Amino acid sequence: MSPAGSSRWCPTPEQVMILEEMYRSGIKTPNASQIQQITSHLSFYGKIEGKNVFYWFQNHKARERQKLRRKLQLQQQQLYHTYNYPFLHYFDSPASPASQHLSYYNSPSPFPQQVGVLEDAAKQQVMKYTWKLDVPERADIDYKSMMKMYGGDWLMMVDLGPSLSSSPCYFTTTRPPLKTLQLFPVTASSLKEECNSSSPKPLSCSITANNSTPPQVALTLP
Amino acid sequence: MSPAGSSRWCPTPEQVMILEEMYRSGIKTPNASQIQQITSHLSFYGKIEGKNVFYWFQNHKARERQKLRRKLQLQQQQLYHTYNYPFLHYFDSPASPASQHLSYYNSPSPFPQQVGVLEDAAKQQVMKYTWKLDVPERADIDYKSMMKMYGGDWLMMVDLGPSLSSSPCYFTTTRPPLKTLQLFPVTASSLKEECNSSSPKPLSCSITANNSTPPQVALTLP
DNA sequence: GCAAATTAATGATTTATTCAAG
DNA sequence: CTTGAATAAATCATTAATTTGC
Repeated sequence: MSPAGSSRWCPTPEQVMILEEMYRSGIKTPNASQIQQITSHLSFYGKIEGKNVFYWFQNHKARERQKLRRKLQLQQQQLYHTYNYPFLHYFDSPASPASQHLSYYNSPSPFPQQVGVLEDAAKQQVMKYTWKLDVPERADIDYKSMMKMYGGDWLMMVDLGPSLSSSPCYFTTTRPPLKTLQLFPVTASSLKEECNSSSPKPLSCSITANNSTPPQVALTLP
Repeated sequence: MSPAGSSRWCPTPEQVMILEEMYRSGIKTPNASQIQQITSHLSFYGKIEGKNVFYWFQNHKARERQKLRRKLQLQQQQLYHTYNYPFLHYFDSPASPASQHLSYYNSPSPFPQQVGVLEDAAKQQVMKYTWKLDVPERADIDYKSMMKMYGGDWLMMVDLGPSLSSSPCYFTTTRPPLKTLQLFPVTASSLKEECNSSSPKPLSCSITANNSTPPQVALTLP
């Protein structure tokens, strides 16, 4: 399905270039604001969404760490060999191991040795979670939300459509009453059936409660 | 900050009881719909939000697995000992190790041995990510969104306010134009400053580009 | 040259680990 | 010490490079 819709993001060279430059310049775990801005900017060079940027930084950071680890392992190995066989591996050992941690990519940065200075900066205070909504009439629609409690209410970001042009973002603290969910009481089996379509022994879990007594949870076989 | 707003959810005994019962009854990784319904139901017994339910199931599943692993390790250890010292550990070995995987909690379920049957159900297809938005006038507001591409548009769930009463949920595919974000061009330093407030060497990253030439990324020290 | 077959990169999920509040 | 919340590591899965045989 190459035309008109791939299953995963395929970054353009420009996008990769800019992302790498930003990473090198110190942005390791961008917050939502940064992601949003980066996304709108990169959308100029091709189809891109916020999650792509988010994932890119996640993966890039992780894989830089990985490379670093492997490099250090290798060095230790070499150290071992050098120690045990001092006349071997004399010319092909890395020149300045400690100072070239992050100079992997080929773009000639004006600050080749400054990279990684901000590595262990204060950790981002982001919290993430997800869920999947099955609207009764429309199965298998899932949503990912990004919210924060703010002054007692949930705020939420709207990012409609993959930003092909420079994408505007909207916020709201009001509720456009478009659709309501089916509410309780709901049995555990009706909840469960979305989870396991081929459950060997379907149970029915009914929960009855009122304000004064502890809730009664009853499991029954239909 | 105990009165009028704790920093983390404190589940009531009823809530825990119901959650455990649901877990036992087969709900291991509820989707958004289930989470929403569970949340609205449990909000009857106290303050609770969707993310609490989400996290609870995540942690509970992980820690059950952990317990299981440790138990199995222990058993193997015991097997080893039994094999090497056959007369020790004779009476205190577990009665029926294979059949009581998940009967840890103390609530007397009518189906004590049926638990865990649905353990390796089809994996949820949820995708999660987060970002944090800093609205210019109001620092440190972060949002968590839950979205999915659906027919070319992002759908999004709105969950306003911790559901103290049975909470209605709203969906929208339209854009209420309430607030716009600051857009590009943005320097990397302005992006970065939210990330590291005490960066030792602030860089300025300016990106210039047009449609025909490759983008120019320039880092400069202010 | 050019596809089918393999391999390497890397985008996207899931699982495990760690942090920190109470 | 328990456990809610957050982060990092491991894993899966798809796409691009590349090799290979014709």
